[in-house]
Amino acid sequence: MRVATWNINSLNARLERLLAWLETAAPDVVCLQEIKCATDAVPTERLEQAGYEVAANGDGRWNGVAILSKAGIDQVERGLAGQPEFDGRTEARAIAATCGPLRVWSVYVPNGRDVTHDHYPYKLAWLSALADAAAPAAAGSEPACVMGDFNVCPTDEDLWDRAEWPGTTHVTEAERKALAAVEATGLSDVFPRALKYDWPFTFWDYRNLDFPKNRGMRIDLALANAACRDTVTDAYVDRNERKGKGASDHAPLVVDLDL
DNA sequence: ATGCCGAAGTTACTTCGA
Repeated sequence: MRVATWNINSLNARLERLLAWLETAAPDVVCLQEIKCATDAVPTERLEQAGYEVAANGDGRWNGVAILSKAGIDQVERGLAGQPEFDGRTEARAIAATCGPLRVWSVYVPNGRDVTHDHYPYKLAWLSALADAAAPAAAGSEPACVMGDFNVCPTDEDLWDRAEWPGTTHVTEAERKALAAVEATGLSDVFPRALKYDWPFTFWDYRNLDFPKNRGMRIDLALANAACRDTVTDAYVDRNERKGKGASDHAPLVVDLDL
């Protein structure tokens, strides 16, 4: 089966592009982030016409995650047990479902904004809650995969300028440790092929010609438990989807599994 | 060529993203 994760940066603004990509890439399961609409504003009918069942956890203007599946969607769970709040609200940043043989999470980890901002400790707490929530499935014998926009560059190689960004998020030791703690539950980073250049970035800012200049980051990840990792036959970042007018600022990460 | 930011809520400007 083919699974994918894509920060779509508005599901409704990207719908035609998404439908075209579903047709050509033909994934069985797609984890979406930043759908930027309420659950009842998800274009469910169009997605169902394309052959997918849909489970969404929407928030309105920001955030929002969803799972599309041709392999069934059962045991849907919205949010994380013990998920921290921000500004007194539990944001729509996680959804899990069982899609045929695979337990899958679609997660949108908080940005952090700035190391001095309240959003930064929120990000670290959120990753800690994710580790706790995913731990049982991660350690289990059934295939499981936590996919999404982690908003952390696992290493300096995952950032285009390969330089220190003093005081900026995404590259701090604390964030990397929090990500490592998620992986320590029994999950491994499925490292994808790049379709061009030497590193599989998944995000390029809209500004400053970052995409043409390949100033990217690798922050969208697929973390697979052992039972899932053993079935991986290929993985790549579909950077072609970052091209052209009306692209998301993220490209899809595609993982093929012998499941 | 991949091209100088884009989406959404609200209504001309603000917030957010990483």
